[in-house]
Parts: sequence; structure tokens; C-alpha cells
Amino acid sequence: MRENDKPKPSISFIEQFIAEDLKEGNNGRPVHTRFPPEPNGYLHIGHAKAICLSFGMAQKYGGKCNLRFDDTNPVKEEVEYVDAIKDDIHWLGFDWEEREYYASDYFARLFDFAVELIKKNLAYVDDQTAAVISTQKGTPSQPGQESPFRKREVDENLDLFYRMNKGEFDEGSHVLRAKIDMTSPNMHLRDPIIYRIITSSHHRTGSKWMVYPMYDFAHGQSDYFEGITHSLCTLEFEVHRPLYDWFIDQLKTSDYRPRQIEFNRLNLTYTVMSKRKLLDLVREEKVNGWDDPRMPTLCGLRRRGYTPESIKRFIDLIGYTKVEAINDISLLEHTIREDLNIRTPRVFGVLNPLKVIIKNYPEGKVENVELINNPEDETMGKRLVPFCREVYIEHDDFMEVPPHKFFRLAPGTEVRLKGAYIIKCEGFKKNEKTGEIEEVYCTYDPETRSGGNTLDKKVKGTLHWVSAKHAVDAEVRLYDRLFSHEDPSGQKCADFREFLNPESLKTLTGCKVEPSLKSAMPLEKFQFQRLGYFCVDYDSTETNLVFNRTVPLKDTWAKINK
RNA sequence: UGUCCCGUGGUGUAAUUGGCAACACGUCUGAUUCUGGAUCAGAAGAGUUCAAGUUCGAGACUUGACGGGACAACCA
Repeated sequence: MRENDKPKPSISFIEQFIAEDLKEGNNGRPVHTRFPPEPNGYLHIGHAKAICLSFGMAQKYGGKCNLRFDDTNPVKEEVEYVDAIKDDIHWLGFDWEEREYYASDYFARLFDFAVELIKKNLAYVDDQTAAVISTQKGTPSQPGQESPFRKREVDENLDLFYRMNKGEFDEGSHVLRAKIDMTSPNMHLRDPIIYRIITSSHHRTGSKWMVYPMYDFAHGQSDYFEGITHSLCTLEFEVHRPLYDWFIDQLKTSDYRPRQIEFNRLNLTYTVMSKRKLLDLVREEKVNGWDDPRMPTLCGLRRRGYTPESIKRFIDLIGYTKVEAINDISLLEHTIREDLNIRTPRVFGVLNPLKVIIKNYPEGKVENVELINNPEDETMGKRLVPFCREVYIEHDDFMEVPPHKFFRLAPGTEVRLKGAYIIKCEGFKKNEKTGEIEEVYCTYDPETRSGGNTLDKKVKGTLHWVSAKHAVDAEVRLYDRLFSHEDPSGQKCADFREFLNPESLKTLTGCKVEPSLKSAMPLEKFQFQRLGYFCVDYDSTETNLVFNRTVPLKDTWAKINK
């Protein structure tokens, strides 16, 4: 009854930090977070985890969350990605209002800050090649060595840096480095490169700049410029934090400083989650684009039939920790079933049609039988489905020689056609050459019409069906896991491509669906009874209906059958 | 031979900050149903990587092992 009686919902360690910071005043600021994608690819479900966190914390604590494109590397970034990223965030149900920012908005301030560091003798221009700088850095277990240019005079550094940006030097010939500590046990503090020369055009600033800041020199500062209080990122940036803090120390003029907190990134079984690998799959045409329904991208999941709610629910369940875990994709499948179970109408669709002829049913007669659209939700109402002498059933639902515990149709057995009548199998036609069953002959019991209450005749099996005369043809795409290995990218001796599942896409044509589906629109979702959840694909047209199977229903018979 | 992070049922997370380990998924029973789905009821499954210490009491604290991960891109 009381609030206290309920177990307190546990909050993540990040939320605990935020709550503590707020308690201590948070420098007089409300929570302000940011989601900072680089526009060099499409968002995937791992990004959704970060989005839910940053937007979620802001929402929960009455703060704000900015969208900031981390566009400091013009050679990899494109506008195409900017637009797609915005669509995906909105689709998930989050909004950054007018706060759409770009790291490139801060290029001038960042440049000025670099100049300031040079003047404070905390940065210098290095003329060495990348290879030389790299060897001088040492290794994680060996200290680095100082560059011969480290002691360059301030004026010379200033002059060189300005000339770098004027385009007087080639790419790779000079870099600007922060002067920190070449012997630090943290590699990131060994005089990190903060500016490099890039002559490619930037998707927003064009050719205005010839020098571009590195991630470490842009990210924390951008947070600072925007007044971010909590900068939430994934675990691999943990070792960057001392550097993040070092730059903030040079920059801050009051008590305010953004705080970086790291959490575990999302790993899913049977898929890959790095943008580079996903890009490889797209470029090498292992999949049909970023929005291929087998991809873990948000646009792929959307096309597959996933709902934002199911993704958010999944993310909620897996939580935020510092443990590098690999999450089971079957949990995602659970959350989408849970969601679709409530929201989708039930329909009949036959994937592998087998014709059943009901011999004692009058030719030419059509009855409209009434079916419940969703037993979970009465408000979704009922619909009429035509029934007649010839219907299609699922090929798997008939067996000439049924195994033990087979509840479906077989010679001499009875089943119910859902919503219609109980039928009995009296015979079948078999192709002598191929051994394939081509038709099944049945009789029906007119007394068993659904809804009639006098009958206590019971059958074990209930089948879905589609009237042969009224059926609409459809193409159905069945998806399986993209990879056959649980952890395709975690194998040292094999490339992830070797684990691609050759059966990840099966296209079925000549499927038969009930006539009410004729005008279904792309992304419309249904439960094909006894089969699974399906949604209309973008490829669907008026003359060629195309469905994607989002996820099958759990199938205990398939399990028994194993 | 470095620095930092992490180690709780099969999996993912909890444990009110030290009081005999909880939840979800999955698994297995059973009930029920005109979806072998869903739903409902129930069960099995970890003594918290190991060891020592502090304490009346440790999954939580300390130390040390062991195991896993991150860090040596002019990527983010």
C-alpha cells in the first residue's frame, strides 16, 4: 500500500553519481547531458543504449540533453549520416529541441584555446613523421622519449601553428602536441597530438580550416562550452579521462566542470556492433544496405518490425554497469514479442500452402466467419474472414505418418480450422515421383461451427487457414541470426566474416494471406497466428505484398521435435 | 613486465551502503485455452574467482593472488 512497501527500484551507479552530485549542488546547474555521435555511419542498438541513458537522465532529473555531432574528422563524415542519425533518435522517441550542435561549431574557440596553450608553453609543433612520433611514445610498459621539438620557442610554435592552418604545409608534416609528460604510465598523457593538418573539405565548414582538433582536444572542451554537467560515454574512454580533466583544468574559470562517467557498451550475441564492421558488411554487400533487417542498426531493426518501446525495454532490462558483458539477443526477442503481443492484430497467413478440399462442403458457398483481432485487447475488435470449400493450410500441419504427440492433421485425425469447423482427414493426393503431398481431402462437421455452444466435441489441434478462392499472394522474408557464432568478432584466429550465417535470409514466395491484408502499409505489424510477428516491408507494392518476419513465436512443438 | 577498470545462478542485473543473496530472461513441471503462442501456478539452479585480514557479522572494507578487459591511430 505504502510506497515503502515496494522494493525500491535500483538505480545504476551512474544515476547514483548524478543523484549525489545534485545533492551537493552540481555547481548550481540542473543535469545537462549530451549524445555525441560521429556522423560516419548509422546508429545501432548500442547507440540506443547511450541515447536512453543521456536523454533518460536529463528527462528524469528535469535537465536537458544536447545532440552534438562529433565532426572533427572530415575525411570520414558525411551529411547523409547526420540526417539518418536525427531520424533514428526521433524514432526512438527522444528530442533535443533546438540544441543541435556540432563540434565544428567550436573550431574557432578550440583554435584559440590551442593558441593559448602554446602561449602558456603547454603545446608545441612537432615536425616529425607519424612513425617517429609513435616510436618515441614508447609502449604501455616503457616510458616515452621527448621529441627534439619539445623545447621549441613559443613564438616559433605560434608562427608554425598559424602557418599550418594557412595551408603552407602538407598533411602529416606537422602536428600540434600538448606538453604533458612523456613518461606517464598513461599513454594518453605522453604529449598527445591535439591538432593535425587535413586538406579534405569538411561537410559543414568546407575548406575554411586546414587544421582539425583531435577527439581528445574537442570532446571535453565542447562539453565545457555547452555547460554539460555529466558526460556519459563507454568504458574504453576511461583511460582518456585524465586527459579530459587536464584540458578542463586549463580551460575552466570557475568551479564548474563537466564530469565524464563511463559505462559498459552493449554487446549482443550473434551479431557485430562496430561501425567499421557494419560498414564492411554494407560495402561488401553481405547485407542489403544499412537498413537490412538483419542489421543491428536502428533503421534495420525498424524495418525488421522492432518497436522503439521494445528496444527501450530491452535496454532497461540489461542496465548500465562497468562489467563488459555480452547480452543474449534472445532477451531482445523476448521484449519485442512482449510488446507485439499486446499491440498487433492476429491474422492468418500460410507460408507453405497445402490445399485442403472439404468434400462435403457445398461448392460455391462462402461463409464469413468472425475472428477476434487480439485476445489481449478487446478494443481491437473483430473481423470477418471468408471460408469456403477449398482452403490452404500450412504444409507442416499435415503428416502422412505422424510421429507421437502430433496434434495436427493426419489421415483419419480431426482438427479445428480456427474460427470455422472441425474437419477430418479422409485422404490425400501424393505425387508418386517426388513423394510430395499435393492435396488433402477432408470432410467437415457442420455442427462444429465456432461460436456454437452445444458442442463438446474436442480436438487437440487448431490450425490457421486461408480460403483458396480469396487468398492474397505474398512474399515473406524469413530472417535468422546474421552470424552462426555467438561472438563472431571475438575470435582471434578467424575473421568475423567467416561466421556469417548463410541461412540468415530465406525468401518465400507464393505464400497465402487472408484478404484483409491486401492493403497493408509498410511497417504495419501483425501476428500471423501460430507463426510469429510480421511487418510489411518497404519493398511491398499493391501487386506484390512483402512481409518481413520480425520474430517467430516460441514453438514448443519444434522443441519436442528435436 | 607498467597504469587503469572489472570478476555475484546458464545469461543479464539487484542487494536499502556491513545483517544469513533478490529480480528478469532462459530451463523444467503442471493447469488452462479454438494460436503446441499468450496467460496462470510451481520447481530446479549461485553462497558471490581464490586466500588471508578487520568485524559479533563481509558479496560489500583491507591486502595479496588468479582470471578477463582497456591503453602504444596525425580515428572517435
